[in-house]
Amino acid sequence: MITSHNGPQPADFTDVRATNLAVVLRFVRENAPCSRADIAASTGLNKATVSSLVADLIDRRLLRETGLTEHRVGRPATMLVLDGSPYAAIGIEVNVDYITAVAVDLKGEELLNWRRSFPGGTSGPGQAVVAMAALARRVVSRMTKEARQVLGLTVAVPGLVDVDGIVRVAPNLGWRDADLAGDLTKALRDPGFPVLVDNDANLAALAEHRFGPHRNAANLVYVTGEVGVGAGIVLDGRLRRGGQGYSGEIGHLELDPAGPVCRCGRRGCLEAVAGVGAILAHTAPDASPSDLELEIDEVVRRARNEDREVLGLLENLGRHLGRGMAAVANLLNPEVVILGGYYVPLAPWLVGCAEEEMYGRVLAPGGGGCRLEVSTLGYGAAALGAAARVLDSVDSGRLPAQR
Amino acid sequence: MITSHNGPQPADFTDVRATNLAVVLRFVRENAPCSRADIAASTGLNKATVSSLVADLIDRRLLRETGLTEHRVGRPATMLVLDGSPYAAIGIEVNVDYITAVAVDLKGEELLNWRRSFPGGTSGPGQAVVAMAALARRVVSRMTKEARQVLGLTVAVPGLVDVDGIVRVAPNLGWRDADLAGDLTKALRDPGFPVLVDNDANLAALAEHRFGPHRNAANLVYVTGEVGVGAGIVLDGRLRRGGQGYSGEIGHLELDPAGPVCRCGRRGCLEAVAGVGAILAHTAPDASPSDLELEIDEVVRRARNEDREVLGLLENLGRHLGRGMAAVANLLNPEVVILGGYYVPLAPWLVGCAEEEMYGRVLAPGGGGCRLEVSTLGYGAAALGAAARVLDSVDSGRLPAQR
DNA sequence: TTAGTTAGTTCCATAGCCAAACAAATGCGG
DNA sequence: CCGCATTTGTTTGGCTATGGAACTAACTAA
Repeated sequence: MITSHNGPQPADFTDVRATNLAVVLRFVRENAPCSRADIAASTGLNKATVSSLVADLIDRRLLRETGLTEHRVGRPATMLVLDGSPYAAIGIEVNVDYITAVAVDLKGEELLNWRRSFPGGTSGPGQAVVAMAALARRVVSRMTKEARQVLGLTVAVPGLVDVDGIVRVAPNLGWRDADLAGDLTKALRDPGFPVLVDNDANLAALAEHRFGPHRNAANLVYVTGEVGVGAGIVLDGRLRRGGQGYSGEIGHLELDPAGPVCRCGRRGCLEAVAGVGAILAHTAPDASPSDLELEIDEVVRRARNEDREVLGLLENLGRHLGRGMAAVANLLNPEVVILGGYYVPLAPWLVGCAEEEMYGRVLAPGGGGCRLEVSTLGYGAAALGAAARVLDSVDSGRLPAQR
Repeated sequence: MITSHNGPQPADFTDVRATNLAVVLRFVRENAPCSRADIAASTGLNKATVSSLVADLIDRRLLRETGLTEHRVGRPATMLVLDGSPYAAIGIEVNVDYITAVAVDLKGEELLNWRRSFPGGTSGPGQAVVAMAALARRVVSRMTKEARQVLGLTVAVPGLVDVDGIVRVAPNLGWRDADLAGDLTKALRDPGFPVLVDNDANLAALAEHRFGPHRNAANLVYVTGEVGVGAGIVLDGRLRRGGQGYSGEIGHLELDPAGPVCRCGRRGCLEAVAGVGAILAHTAPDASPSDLELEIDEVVRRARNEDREVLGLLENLGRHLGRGMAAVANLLNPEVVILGGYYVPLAPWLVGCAEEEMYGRVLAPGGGGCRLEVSTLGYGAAALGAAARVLDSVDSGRLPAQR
């Protein structure tokens, strides 16, 4: 059945066309190279219809014909692949001390990945907007030079972003109520493509859903392991943002009213007992936020050397994390919970005990089929997801205009 | 945009038609009585299209023309209303000691509501199936006598029900791995309508989403307050069941590792500190499950008389409940969390402190717009939701065949 | 060379939407 | 009482896009 996913909106032929174009596009992405006949056979669309759809997609340069198959009985098939070359999607991740920009083509191939250090945390998003606009302009001009059309730009922000793209609170950046999308659009002066803003965990979840090894899971939760802990929730194949866009705020899930004090003032929050800060508070109490990566490296080194203290801390963290993930698994029953951020390098010492705690607490038989996995996308997951969000709108049928 | 909600399924004209029929049907339900012109103006569909759709729906006896409007400039409009009369949807709720069956028409008007006490908890679902089949047959024959076609039957079960409708675990009933839907279909011998099974909290959430005062909220969570505590989750307008159908298992959310022992063996589960059992353990430690309602009445009486002990217990329960709901609100950011079951009579003494705790813990500004409300649908919410589930499939375009 | 097989296109019928013209039924102003 | 404006709902024609069937294309195998 076809269902408009938000409310009852009437459908007409353009919707049918858009849906079917999206079906073909997705099929080719997931099964390239493939022939028109393959598409028809697998999707159930008529051969004639597929031909028409493919012609349309080739016209828009979203697909490309490659060689023929040979050495088979029957007429050789002309194979189709995604044509990455004429388009690009841009994702930008803002953080306390740096900005990352990535550009990907339709396949998700990374075209560039630029990081720029950035003295943030000063006074509202003004400087960040200037810096992002400058970086974005350079990315756009590079893409233009490569004869690519930019389909859109999305910014990943570590904080609460509402459904309209307003950054309500970004504690680490010190922002409140910032209309980042609007400001950035203005700074780019009629960029000719949509500029969106979303939460970093949401976008990382999107990246996993699109590019990760669990991309066929319709239900997954991505958990960021930074100083703060947040989650992005994909259910039934789509990001679920909640009523106002604030879903996934898992960091202050209260695990233990007698636990250590959290920066939010309460005790025993997930963030306080299972955020990476819980370890660094012991191993490097005076580290500045910008040294985080180095400090984590140090923790990994000590864990490798079987440093008792660090191993104990990690096990403790893993157990708390597992308890938090049990709450997620019980409430949402996703196929997989993916640990990201600094949990990735620490995973060898975390996942075992976290899983143990989690499975011990999940009520559903067999843990509800929920696995605990480690992200393979690395630190750039949010930026990649930001770009993926642009591709998502293409995927759902909003194709770029014909050439 | 049209989006197939699970995976990329191709669309054709029948899908457009089904979508638009559903749009008109929903519009009339929510705006009856209304004219064809109203529908066209509000939905954006063409007048001609609306006429055709309405004719189709009248043919299928889902709509009916009532009188004309008068005393207005212009041609009087023929008003349309849902034609409840020729159809019925049946919902059945199984519980430890009784079975409830309700039948509703398309409008959700209750046609009958039968409760039958039932000595459950014996040995698997065999007896229950016999009892349900007997009850269902009586309901069906009554509906047939009223010249109604039964569109479907859904059973609400307090337990884990997987996506295929298999009851995996129903602790209070003592069932495991029961193919209730299959058994009941067999017992009814080719009933001519679909028989489905789902979790009671899920179905109650559906009832709230369709009939409750917050029916326009696209994101809501329903929490059952029985001995066990479970949740049904509606996000972006649809029930979200998770990967295997086990979402909403909130009862063993661990609120306090030092709390009282839960029947699951761990400590401080939501169910143990905020289930109604947490009160009855003090006020009526020897009560049998079947006396639950009476015992709760007694608690209400004592609370009304400002019994110190009971008021203290209720406040304590409310605070714990608020902490649990904070977790839900932070993770999902619904517009509303609806308390059901025995929380309803206890609400006057619970909601205040629960809200206080919840809002103190929700990170999003303004609590993310998440309110804590009390169900108005009463104990029959699950059965009503079971019937609503049948109506949902009509709503999403699977209309009954033409007469 | 011929038969068999698979790929993709062309042609036509059909479904169902929209726009516009039209018919129907009313109130209102002169 | 009569035209006129107003609103409703139907009819007609045009358009888009799907599906089915026939057809062309290009290859392998014997």
